[in-house]
This record gives sequence, C-alpha cells and structure tokens, in this order.
Amino acid sequence: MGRQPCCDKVGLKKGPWTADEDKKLISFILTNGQCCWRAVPKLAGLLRCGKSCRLRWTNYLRPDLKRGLLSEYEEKMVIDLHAQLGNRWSKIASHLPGRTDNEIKNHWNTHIKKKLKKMGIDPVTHKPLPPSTTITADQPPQEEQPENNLDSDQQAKKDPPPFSNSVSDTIPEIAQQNREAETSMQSTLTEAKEEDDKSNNHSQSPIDSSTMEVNNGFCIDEVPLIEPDAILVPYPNSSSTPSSSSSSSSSCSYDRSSNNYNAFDHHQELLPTMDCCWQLSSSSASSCDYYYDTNNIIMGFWDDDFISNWDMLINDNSDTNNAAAALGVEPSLVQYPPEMVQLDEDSWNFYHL
DNA sequence: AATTGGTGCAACCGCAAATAG
DNA sequence: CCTATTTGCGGTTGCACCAAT
Repeated sequence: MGRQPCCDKVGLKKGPWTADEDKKLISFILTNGQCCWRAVPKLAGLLRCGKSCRLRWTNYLRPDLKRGLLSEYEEKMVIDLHAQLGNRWSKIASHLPGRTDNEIKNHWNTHIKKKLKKMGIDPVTHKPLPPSTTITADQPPQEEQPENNLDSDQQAKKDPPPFSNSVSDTIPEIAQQNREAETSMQSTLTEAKEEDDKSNNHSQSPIDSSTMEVNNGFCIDEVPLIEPDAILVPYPNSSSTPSSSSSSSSSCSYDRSSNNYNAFDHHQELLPTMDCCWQLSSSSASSCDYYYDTNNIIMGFWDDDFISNWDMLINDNSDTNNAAAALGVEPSLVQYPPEMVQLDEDSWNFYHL
C-alpha cells in the first residue's frame, strides 16, 4: 500500500497565491496561530493544500522575514556555512534571521554559485577549481563535467565539504574584506557546526572546544544571534504604504519586478486586530539588541527613548516618520512591534489563548 | 516594435524525519 | 514496537520579467 497523498488534490488550487488568499491565510494565522497545517486550508477557507499554506507562510507571509537581496555579510555567511554544512539550507537559514531556506537556496543557485565559479572556487568543495575550469571574465563558462552520475549539489549533500575548507581559508582576500565581521561570525559558524554535529550524534567534533567557548572574548552563548523581535521589517517603498488603497483590492497587485505587491500591505491592513498584542512591555525589551535595515546590520540599544518611540510607532501611524527619525532609522522601514514580529509559538499561545 | 534567450524567484513535488495513536 | 499521519526539507519546475538582437 502506497503512502497517502498529503491532501486530497482534487479541486485544490495551485500556482501563485492571490492577495485575497494571502489575506485569508494571514488573518487565520494571526487569529489562531500556527497549528496543524493540514487543517488550516479548511478552517481558513482556502482551496489549498496545507503544505502549500505552510510554505506560503514560512517563505513569504511571515512578518519577521527580511526581504531584498542578501547583503555582502549575509552572502559570506552563507558561503561559509555552506562550506561546513553543505546543501542543508534550513540549517544555513537558521543562522540568518529573517531569511528562509528557499530564499538562500535560490540565491545560492542564481548568484553565489556563479560568483564562486568566476572566482575560481568550486561551489561544492569550496576549493580552488583546477586552472582549466576556472572561469574568467573573457572566457565563457565551460559545461559542467558530471562526476559519478551526481551533479555538484547532490555531491554536496552526499559529502559535505570538511569544516576547515571554508572559502575564507581558500581565498584569503575574502576573509580580509570582512575582517570586522569575522570574529562574531566565526562564533556563529562554530556554533553551527557544533549544532550540526550534535544533531548528527557525532561524538567527536573536529572543532577545538576552546574556540567554541570564547572567540576573542566574544562568546556566542552570551550574545545570541539576532532575535526576530529585533528585526525592522523594510517596507517596500513609500508609494505602497498601508494608506494606499490600491493594494487592498481583491485583485492581485503583485509586481514581481519591484516587489510592490507585498504581504506587508496585508499585515498592515490587519494590524488593528492585533492592537491588544502590541503594547510594548518594557520587560520584553532587552537592554541591548540588534536591528536591521535592508542592507546593513546595525547594532543598537533598546533604551527608554527607543521604547517610547516604539510606542509612538505602534500607536500613531501618522507619527511614523518622526518616530523613525527619533530612532535614527529610515522612515521607509516599517517597524513591526516585537510581539508582532516575534511569531514563535509561545508568543502565539500567550496572546491568542 | 517584435522576438528570443537568459535570469530570478515563488511554488510544487517527493522523500525523510518526527510525532501520534 | 508498529503503523499512520503530519511536518519539514531539498531538488526541481514554471513563468514573469528584462535585456539583447
């Protein structure tokens, strides 16, 4: 007896999601939280398979997602993590807050792979390519040579490159360019490998335990990775602010080229229903945190001014620009309150039960 | 202006792992 | 422990966009 399909596919809609479907899904999850994806489509009134709903939510609708191209820093992190973890995209994504495995995978396949090849690095092994296969600017790329009936990605999955072969080791100038970020990132990467080893029940880690504990006085255990609640969600642009009513029509206003159709519009429309959840509790703000803009990671502090300005942002949209200015961030960034952005299961349960 | 080929990304598919009964 | 079901992951595809011709 074969495995049953995950859902009854008869009569289910496939293909791109419409704004209306997005609204339904967002509304449902904001009201009920993430639970039992199989039941979601029925309860939310969607003609979609639960899997499709989960994917849409995790890859596109989640408010803590960071949109836009990966920054240089993120790209380097992806390369280094890939050097250690192979094609384990979800693991890699877990170290890049606001990024999804799908996004990273796509970015790897469309950008980074090519970049590395151009630089003469094998994107699979992260080692220098033999001179004959190195792609130069005035030399067209050669056809990939299939090896052992496995394409390079399959090979990567089957046999992830050894820990020590990060691109930083291979191409010193890359490490040089990112020297400032290196220390903290090494901690992250070490942690990534450590976690991976743990999950694979590897009793012996190739990493010296001393590097795990302290890295130039910076310990990853003491200063955790950027939490979702510290991410400022970039708003696409001023012409598509929540007040613009065009995006609220039932037709899909999705503009692929500019990302102008954006689920953020719909979050904004739904925001009033979440008022009760948005009062920023001072106890929820750590004394020091990080926040993002689209291209840079900025470290900042959640001081009293910051918190009061948060309140301003939350409670009075008309003051958004002033508050953003007071916080020293771009007004084009739309700030979701931490409780809104931090959509972990506990938050959902706390607010919705 | 029309056509074509390349590119990027959202979404689908199938398998594997995790969980429930 | 076994089986059924659900969830998560990685590979792949389809299609819209865009630049080149």
